[in-house]
Amino acid sequence: MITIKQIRYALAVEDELHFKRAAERCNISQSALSTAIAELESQLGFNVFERDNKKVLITPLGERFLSKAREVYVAFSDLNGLGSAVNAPLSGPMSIGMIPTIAPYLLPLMLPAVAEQYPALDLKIEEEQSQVLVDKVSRGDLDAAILALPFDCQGLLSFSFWDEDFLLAIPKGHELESAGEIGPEQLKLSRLLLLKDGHCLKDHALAACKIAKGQGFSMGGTSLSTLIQLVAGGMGVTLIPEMAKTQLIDQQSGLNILPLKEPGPHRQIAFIIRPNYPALDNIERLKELLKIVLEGVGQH
Amino acid sequence: MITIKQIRYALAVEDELHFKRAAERCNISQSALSTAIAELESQLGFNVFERDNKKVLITPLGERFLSKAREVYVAFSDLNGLGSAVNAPLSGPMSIGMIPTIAPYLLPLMLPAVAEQYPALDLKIEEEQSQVLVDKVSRGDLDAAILALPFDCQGLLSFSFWDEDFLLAIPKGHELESAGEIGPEQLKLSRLLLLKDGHCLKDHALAACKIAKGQGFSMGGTSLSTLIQLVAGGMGVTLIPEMAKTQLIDQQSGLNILPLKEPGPHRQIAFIIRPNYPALDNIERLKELLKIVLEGVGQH
DNA sequence: TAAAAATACTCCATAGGTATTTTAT
DNA sequence: ATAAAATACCTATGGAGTATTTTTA
Repeated sequence: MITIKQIRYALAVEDELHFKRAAERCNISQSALSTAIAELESQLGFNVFERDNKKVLITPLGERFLSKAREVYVAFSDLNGLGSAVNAPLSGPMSIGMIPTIAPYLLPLMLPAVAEQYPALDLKIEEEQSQVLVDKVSRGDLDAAILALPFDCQGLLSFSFWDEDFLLAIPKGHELESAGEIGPEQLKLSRLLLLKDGHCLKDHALAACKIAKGQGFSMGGTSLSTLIQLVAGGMGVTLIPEMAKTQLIDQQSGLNILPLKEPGPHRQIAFIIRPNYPALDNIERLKELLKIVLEGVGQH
Repeated sequence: MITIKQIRYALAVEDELHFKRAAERCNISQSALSTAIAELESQLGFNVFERDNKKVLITPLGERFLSKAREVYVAFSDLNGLGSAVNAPLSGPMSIGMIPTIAPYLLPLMLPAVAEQYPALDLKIEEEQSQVLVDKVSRGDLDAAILALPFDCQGLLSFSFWDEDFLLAIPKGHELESAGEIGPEQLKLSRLLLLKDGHCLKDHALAACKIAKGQGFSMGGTSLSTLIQLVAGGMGVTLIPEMAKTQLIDQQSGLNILPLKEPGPHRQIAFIIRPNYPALDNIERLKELLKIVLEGVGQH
């Protein structure tokens, strides 16, 4: 019979591909880890790792074992969380991921409100692109994440809690200033600047403008802040989410922010969590809190 | 940190609702079980069971915990099976469920072939209705089951490996004998005898005859053997699966078995397993074996 | 020869057993 | 009074540490 401990150790070795570092991460000695892995392998009847003094590789069977094992381990850990979740709601450590086109605009609204209402909650925020967030939540590296739908969340649950428009950012004096209602047609004819591949905002903007992927509109901006500087410098126009409006205007005065023709482009802001995440209640409350702070500033 | 052992013990208590019996099932003393459960509850911070000297109840929170815990435990056990599965394919214990309208007809074909080809395989067969089989496979009480589709298998995987027609069984001298091609219309006008509720054969037959559920055609037979006696006794007609034909004719000579108008009613015979079941390979081989023995007798 | 994993050995934490007590019907 | 769970106490297994050896690039 293998044990959860052995699984935890094996997963650490998989992550580190190095026994000493894996042992440190597990807070045990290298020797204890070695024997534990050896014992695991003898119980399984096959080698999970192929190792010599220089490298650690994962065997094909090991791969199969580890992927199942990780699922089991994450589900087991969530089960463990159930106790603390019901006993001390909205307290203790909680790690939340956010995409780069949400984090800088949502955090200044969210963090003070959380600090005030849930002082016992020890939030850890990570900024990553949507796909990374989905993986990290699945792996149990994050408790939850906030991203923009539509996005393929695989087996995860998503709860969308906010719907926001995209606005058009153009340099002052740009011809579109006096164009009246601006729709996809006008955007197609403008030089539309977008974030690099991997940022969902790019995909959402393209979809909104009814432009097929891969038409080469991307200018490789890696943040909205940068993008807005390019716009102000007259290199083109871009779409920004509503929540970014005030911050970006403050940052750069050479801009005009215009609404788009209804029904304009939208995105849904949503939480994603594992189906077994124990502290669902925490997510519910955070959702409510976020709705309130967003309503407080938005024009909804 | 709770442990898998604690989970195993808690699940035993849930099943038995009795500490002494649960302890026996786990091969430990009552005292060891009591302390383990107490420790588990203290780690969770809430009581899973409410107990006095006469009864053991499950608390609402306990219910929540146990249902997640069972999922984790089953997945964990399957992970354990991975070792033996890859090292010794088609050997060791394996429990398979079958529905009552398959078991008596498939077993005489299957068991000799399995005994010959896979002598190391220690098969344990259980006969239950489809829904029970789905539950037992999900709970890990069974490795796999063989039933007839369509049926809602919830989260389980199904692999259908055989497609068979239903045949019409009528008493000798019945008016349908000379009716030529027999379709749903004729069946609707006959006195159609069916198995009790819960037998999927009933649902499949009704669907095949395009008769809505709950139209009261059921006569409450609990086995095809019984049903066939009723038919022979002139109480009506019934549909039987092809694989039952020879056995039922041998058993009762006062019958006529007729084909139905094409495209007549069908059912798919399928294996169901948990998504994480480790010995998928075993299932594949059994599927192949079953296809061969069924082809050997059928008119396919 | 040097970096990393495996081994030898010792120790202690804890899971489990036996015997007994408590509890509630 | 009795059946069942909780508790007290003891034992032994095995997980983990330190120190050392083996391995091979």
